[in-house]
Amino acid sequence: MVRPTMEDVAARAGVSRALVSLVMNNSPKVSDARRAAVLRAAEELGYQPHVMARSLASRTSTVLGVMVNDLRNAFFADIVEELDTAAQAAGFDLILNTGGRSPTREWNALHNLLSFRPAGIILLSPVVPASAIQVAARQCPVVLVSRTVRSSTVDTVNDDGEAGSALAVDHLVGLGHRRIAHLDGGGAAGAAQRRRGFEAAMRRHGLDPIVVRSEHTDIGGEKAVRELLAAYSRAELPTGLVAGNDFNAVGAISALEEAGLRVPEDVSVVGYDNTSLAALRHLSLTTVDQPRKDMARLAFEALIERVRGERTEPVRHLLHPSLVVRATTSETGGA
Amino acid sequence: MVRPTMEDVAARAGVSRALVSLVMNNSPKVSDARRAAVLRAAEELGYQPHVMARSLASRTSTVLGVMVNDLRNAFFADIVEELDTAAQAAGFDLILNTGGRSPTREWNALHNLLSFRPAGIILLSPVVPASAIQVAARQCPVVLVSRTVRSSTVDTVNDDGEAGSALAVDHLVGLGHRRIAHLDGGGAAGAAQRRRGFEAAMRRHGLDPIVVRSEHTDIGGEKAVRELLAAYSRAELPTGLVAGNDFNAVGAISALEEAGLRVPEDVSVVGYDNTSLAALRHLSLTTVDQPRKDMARLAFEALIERVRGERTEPVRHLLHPSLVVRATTSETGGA
DNA sequence: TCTATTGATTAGAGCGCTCTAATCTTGTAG
DNA sequence: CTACAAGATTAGAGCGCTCTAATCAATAGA
Repeated sequence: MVRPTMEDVAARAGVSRALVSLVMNNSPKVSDARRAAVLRAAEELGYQPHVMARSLASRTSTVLGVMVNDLRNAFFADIVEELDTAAQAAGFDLILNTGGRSPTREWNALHNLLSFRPAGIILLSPVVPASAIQVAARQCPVVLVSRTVRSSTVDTVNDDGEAGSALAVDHLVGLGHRRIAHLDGGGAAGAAQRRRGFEAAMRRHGLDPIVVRSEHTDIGGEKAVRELLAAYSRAELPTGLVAGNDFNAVGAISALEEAGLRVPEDVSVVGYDNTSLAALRHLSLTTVDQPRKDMARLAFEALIERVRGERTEPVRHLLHPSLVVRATTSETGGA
Repeated sequence: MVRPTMEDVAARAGVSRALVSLVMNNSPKVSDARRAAVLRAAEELGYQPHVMARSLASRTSTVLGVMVNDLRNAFFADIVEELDTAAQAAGFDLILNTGGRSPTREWNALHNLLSFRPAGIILLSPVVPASAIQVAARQCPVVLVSRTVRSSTVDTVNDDGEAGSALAVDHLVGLGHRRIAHLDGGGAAGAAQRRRGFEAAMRRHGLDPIVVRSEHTDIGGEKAVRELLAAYSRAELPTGLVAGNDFNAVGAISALEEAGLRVPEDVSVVGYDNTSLAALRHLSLTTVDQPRKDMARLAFEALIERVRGERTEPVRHLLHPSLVVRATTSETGGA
């Protein structure tokens, strides 16, 4: 388990350590003969530069810290995959962490990332207080995804939740729906914007926004629908539902079907996030798509710009979501 | 962005760098007075040890490399989350990678991990050839999850796919089913064992195993069922389906319902993996559960044992899956 | 022939830390 | 008052690399 060092390669190639270093970094000022000799020696010994030693000596880092709110959430998993692709292409390595959705654990996780003196950090929907983010931002560039913060040293990438909800409302209104309810995501990331967008869009159409408190889970969706069923007569029941996210929508659909209501014939349902779940033919859920790939790419680019010192002004990316129409929405009174 | 070093702390506390080092490592041989002084100085400066420098100097590493086949797959996301929890508790940091399911890219990714001189590496369902794994294993302990390899220096953690399929078959047979088909996962990880287990279990019951070639996707499940519908008369159609995984099962259910068949009244369906999908009330899929948490924990433990040099013999964990009975299976001829 | 000049190579200090061995303090026994 | 543990502290080398400045070789110009 003992690996060769640069010194070993130098000895075998009959050159100095410095020359090996130059070769390893593709310096142009090395003669072809020496370069070949060094490369061969390295090959024979199975030598590979030690990233940490390199980082220490060069006072630069190729490490990017990533803290994920919850990897189990496919949304974040997608983003991380995308980040990894971008990082590999640019020669960076990801070190990954989760904070278990607890501020305290996230704070520790953030500290761990920081202790690597990473080139930069990306936080995916963090729950730590803004002050903690500030602390991190003083040590290296920080980019936030699905979370905003007022700080001139931190870049943010978010989808426009208000616009997303508006998309859903417009779609339903366009199909003739007038009584539309929103299943609010409570304290979940982005839930507040989605609700605001819903209410604003409804008013814009001269309609009365109905909001039911829920959660971003399928169980939450079921409960919310049961409440609606209890609160409204069949004739007055909302014919359109804008769920907080896809899971929530699935729960809502279950409860509706359980109550003998058909989707979309009796009630249309729109989800949010366009998770792989929504795409399943079995569900075929109409939903709002957050451009995850773009979000990841923009977050990465913003970070790299800061890392390279190409920019000091903060950027606030607000991406436009789009509606993916599938089979859970139709005109009022049936398809 | 310039962070204080141990030297700065030492100067401020009026002690030597070595003493600061001792304090940072909780050495018992430091007087309380000095310890307090150092801690205060560190606090005031916002000092945090530099992990890479520490790693280099101590010739030990707290880095664990993790290469994931596909983070988008909830199964791996769950495992990574679990690994992260275990790692944090044990004072290790995860550096994460993906190979995009391409042997070449995986090989590069593996190299990147190796260049950190990690304490150990965990590969989740890698597609690189065994020889590449051998190369890695010569440099640090390696644990494989959802992949086997014949090597005395590599530990493996797998679920017993044969037993899992047998569980599904036994369940269906117990419900009175005689005509049971398996939707084979093709080249996907673990698919071969699942098929073998299915065939063996069927023969054990004196039944004829029907195997349809499919994929671990919902589209694959739909196609496979359509083939079955085309190949068998309604009266001879299998009444039980053992799908390759949950997605596959969902696709199968869609196709069945599309054809006017009810699940489970007409056909019972069993999935595999117990993803969050299966648990959705809307689907309520009977499925085989791989003990992901245990798998992650065992993989981590195996790795740490090797890292600590507590064991040199290889371990081959083969975990027992369990059946989660939900609503997609019932007695033949309807519930 | 001697000196620039350019390009190739190397010596050596230093990145931030750990760790061994040496040194400095005390307290205690003789 | 000396001797000596035992505990507390520090000097200094070194981890594997980078990078600046110095050295060396070879060619060109005067």
